[in-house]
Parts: sequence; structure tokens; C-alpha cells
Amino acid sequence: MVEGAAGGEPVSEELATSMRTGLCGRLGLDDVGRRVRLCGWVARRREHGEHLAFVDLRDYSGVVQCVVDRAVEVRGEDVVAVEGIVRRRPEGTANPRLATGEVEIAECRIERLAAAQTPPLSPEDRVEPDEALRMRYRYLDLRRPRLQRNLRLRAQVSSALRSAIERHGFCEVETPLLWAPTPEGAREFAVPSRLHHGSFYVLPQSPQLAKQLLMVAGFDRYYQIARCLRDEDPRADRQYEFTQFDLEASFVSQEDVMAIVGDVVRAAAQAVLGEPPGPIETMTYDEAMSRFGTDKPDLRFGMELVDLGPALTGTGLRALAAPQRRAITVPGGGQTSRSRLDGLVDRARQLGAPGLAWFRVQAGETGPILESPLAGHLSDQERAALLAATGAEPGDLVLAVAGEEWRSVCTVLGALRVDLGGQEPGPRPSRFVWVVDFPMFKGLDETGRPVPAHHPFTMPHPEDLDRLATDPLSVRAQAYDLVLNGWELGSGSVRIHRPDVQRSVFAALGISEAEARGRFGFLLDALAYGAPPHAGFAFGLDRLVAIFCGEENIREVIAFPKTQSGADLMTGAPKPLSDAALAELGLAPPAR
RNA sequence: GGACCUGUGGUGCAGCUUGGAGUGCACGCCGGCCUGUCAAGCCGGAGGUCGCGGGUUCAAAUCCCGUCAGGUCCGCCA
Repeated sequence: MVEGAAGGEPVSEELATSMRTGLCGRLGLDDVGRRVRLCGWVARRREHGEHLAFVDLRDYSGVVQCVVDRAVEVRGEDVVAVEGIVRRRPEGTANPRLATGEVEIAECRIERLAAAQTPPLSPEDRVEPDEALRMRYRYLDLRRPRLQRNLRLRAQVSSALRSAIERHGFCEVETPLLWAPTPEGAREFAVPSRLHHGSFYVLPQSPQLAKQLLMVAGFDRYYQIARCLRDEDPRADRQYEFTQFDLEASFVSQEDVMAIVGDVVRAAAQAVLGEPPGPIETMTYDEAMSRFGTDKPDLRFGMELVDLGPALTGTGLRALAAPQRRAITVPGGGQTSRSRLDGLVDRARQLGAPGLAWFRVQAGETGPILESPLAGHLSDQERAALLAATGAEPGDLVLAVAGEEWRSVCTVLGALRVDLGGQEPGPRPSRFVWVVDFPMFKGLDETGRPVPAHHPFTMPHPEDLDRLATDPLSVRAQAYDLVLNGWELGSGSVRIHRPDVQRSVFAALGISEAEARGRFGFLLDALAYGAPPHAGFAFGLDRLVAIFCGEENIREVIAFPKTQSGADLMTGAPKPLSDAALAELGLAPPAR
């Protein structure tokens, strides 16, 4: 018996049913002499002369070899039932690379339960099929060990998370998928109403407001493994629909939530990786930006940003004369080719930088030499100061960016750091980090209104509350992100639980009383009936599992993902609706 | 909305720079041989709209333009 994936009651290891006595991959010497009946797919067939053939039978647990007569007509991916005797393989024919390699099934009677066409991609292939083909035949792709492993590991993570969060007294509550439009932030998927032509539900970008209402309702601690939907262009780490592990608690501080989330995430890591990661460190948003050029720092490698301001004060080099100038050092990058450097300059421009200065550091007779078209515009003192500030050694590459704005200069270098970093060999253990003290607002829009960095229900830092109207950009939010290896796993915040504070935040955002009522009236009403102080968090399950699986794309941990253009290559979605179906929804047929 | 990469028998690739007969490799498939293989082996065979459309040229998988699909990224993702 083994522990069930749910960590609860043990389940039978054999999964015996009326059709089979057990699983292929579990057979061993202990079973020798048993008469077994097995079901599965034909993984491979090897023929040897007039009568002998071997058929490898596969189910999810593994493969076992069956000895059959050549006349048996089964081929790859047929579904068969095999009845026979488990026997030890003849001397010298055991296969140590196979878990069941000591035994084989003899005296086989094979029944074909379903014939298979030759598949366009096979789990037995040794090459990685084209992505489009994989998605079109996803049910075949899912037969492959990689995706079997990923999805089963995902189930283990979910299960471990549920167990851990329930130990903290959290109660699972489901919230609606058909929600009301609350325009703000991510674009929403709309669902037309059949009974109310011209009106729409939207699919929730997150259960944010619903879970706050559950706090008002007195549930105290809520969680949900919630599907979220955002109509924004997919990426390697984003799909239209994705899964959040979502939680909210009453009468808690930011630190309480961080402790709980840290505990459940570590429990999940323990469950699938065998050992919990080290303690999760904490860093402020300002520190993350200035050291790593991002609010989601990858701490698995160095290459931190350094400030070149003092080193180059009053420089005559125009490319680095702007108020903000920072640099990273790429260890061993001194041999980077000119074309590769041109590519980095293009990348910096694409990221919004006016340019990128590079310096290949070479060993000279009297010390390191900076090799760069720009080096001649620096004085001896400036060259020495640049080397001292970056700590660059001969053989390294220094990349520097200058600009008006601290944040954008850092962001460009942060992206280059990730592009170039972490290529040193050797193991790189995962590094969780909390990023705290986010600014309440990202900046100002064209009309001078502050742009919220989080959703508008985030509680400002109490010390900064009185600057909301006068100096909004200096206001910190009680918001916190959890970051793993450079991926933003999730974010959370202390919520506003008082209507007067909520009104002043809306006012700072330039949202009028009437507009706020129109969009969030139900929330304002609820806050008026006694809302407990509450705070919460949500993190992307797809991303967490992808990292645990060593995958770089969340499609690899989603059973039926969509392409970057939002298509489902298997079902053909999205598809047109008939004119009749459109009419029933009160929608006009598209112009043809 | 934009940038870049990819598209060649069922599958994965090479061929494209420098135009010259659908040429090649591996897997799979079909047939034959083979009684201990396990990525079986050996022999033979079938299988092609070089994504699609247009252009240049005596001649296009190859060069040019457009377009479609997949991917990576920018914008976007409160």
C-alpha cells in the first residue's frame, strides 16, 4: 500500500478492477508464479522469427514485457488486455534499465480492446514533437512520461496545499464564475446574457471582491483553488485561464499572512521535492529594484546592479551623462562578439533605453583596459572609478545604461541581467523571496492621475495615509509579492475595511463617488455593515508547479492549454456561433 | 499593435548562405528473414502541394513581397 496522492487514506497500489489484477509497472520477483491480467497500451513490439515476439505493455505505472506468439496481431498504441503467468526471465536476459526487468509475462492470451491508428506522435518517440502537433493531439501528448509526471506532480502540490492550509483553519468556499463587470486592470472575458439582451456577465480575473465579502460574512479564513480568466495576450508564464491558490483571512496583519503563505508553499515543496526550501527572505521593493532592476528578483545568481553616479560625476561621455546611470558586470563576458553586443543594444532599446554602453574588460600591461567605442571619451580617473565601482575583472563585460528615471534605468539592466545571468554551471537551489513595501501608485497617467500599482482595495501604509491626497507617489501600500527564481508567484495585500478610507483611495485615484458606486457599490455597501480588518494573498499554481517540474512554460503543467494567439488547436476554439445562437443571445451576426 | 525565430514524406532534422532533376539522414509505417530481444538486428518497399499566394529568373525548397500557423519577446497583464 502507498500513501494516496491526497495524503489521506492509503489507496491500493495495484488498482485492481474487474478487468485487471493490477498495474504493469509494479510487477517484480515477488509476483513470480502469479496468474495476472493486465490492461494497457502496446508500447513496442519486437519480433524474433516464426513464433517468438515481445510486446511491451504500458500503463501509467510503467512497462512490462509480454512473451507472445508472432501470430498475435497487435501494434503500437493498441489497447489490450493480457492474461498470463509472471515468470522470472531466463538467465542473462533481465533488463536492469526496466523496473520490471527481472520478470516477464508468459503464456499470454492477448485480447485487443481497441485498435489504434499509427499516431502522429508517440509516447515512445525520442524526439520532441512540434508544439502545434502536440497541442492538436494533446491526448497523445499527455501519454508521454513528461506530461504524466508534470500533471501528477501538480495534483500532489494541490493536495499538499489543501492539507496545509486546512491545518491553519481555512475553509474552502467556491465563488462565481459569472460575475459582474468591474472595469479596471486586466481585460475581462464577457459572457452575453440570454435573458437580458445587451447585458453581460464577465469571467472573474480573480475572486478578489468575492473573498472580501466572505470576510464581511464572518468566514474568518477562506481559501480556494480558483480558476481566473484574463483576456490579455498569453506568454510563456501566462494563459487566458490559469489557476490561483487564493486565500483571505480576518484579524490578521501582513506578517500573519506572509507566515501562513510561507508555510503552505514550503509544505508543497516538501511534498514534491522531498525537502523544504530554506527560510524565505524579505526585501523591500526599493531594494529589489535598485539591486536587481525588477520587482521579481532571481536570487540564484549575482550580477547585481551598481550605481555609477559617483564614479562618473560630470563625465564628458554623453552616453552616460544622464542623472541616473547604472551598470551590471557579466562575469566572463569579455569575449562577447560584436554582433552579440549589437543584439544586446537592440534589446536595451526595445526595453525603452536610449542606448546601452558596453565595456569589454581586457588585461593590459599596467592593469585592466576597457575595450569599447566609448572608452576614449572617459578620463583615466573615470575608467578607474568605473572598474572600482563594478568590481569588473579582466575577461568580464560591463553593461551600463543612463537615463532620466531611476526605475526605467534599473528595469532595462534588470532584464539584461536575467537574459545573461545564471549561466554558470552547477546546481542552483530555488530561492523564494518576499518583496514588500510596494508603492501605492506606479506613477501618473497622461492626465496626471496616479496609476494604482495594485487593485484599489489595497490598504495604504498607516504612516503614509495622510499623504494620499497631497503626495500620492510617496505612499507605500501594505502589499507584498512572493517571488521564486525570478517568477512572480503571487501577490497579496492588507485590504481596506473602512468605507471612509476606501473613499479617500478612490478619490486619490480620481474615481468619483458616483463612479465608485456604479462599479463597486456592493462592496461599499458591505463595508458599511461591519467589515473585519482582513488581508490575503493569491499565487499562481501553474507557475509554482512549472518551477517544481523544471519547466519554463506553464503549458507543460496544463492539460489542455491554448496557443499564444488564444487558440485551442484540438477543439478549434474559438469558433463562430450560428446566426440562430447569436440571435438568442441578442447579438448581431458579424459583418461578412 | 510591433520585433525576431521556425514551417521540407506520418515524425524529427539536414539542404537555403552561393538558384540548376524532390537530393540526404534518423525514427515510424508496409513486406520478407530471424527463438531472447528490450531504442532488437538484417534485407526490401511505399510515402512529398518543400505552410499558402504572388513576383524575379531560362530555371525557385533556396532570392524578393505578401499572407497563414506555431514559438520567444515588447506593448498589455488593477
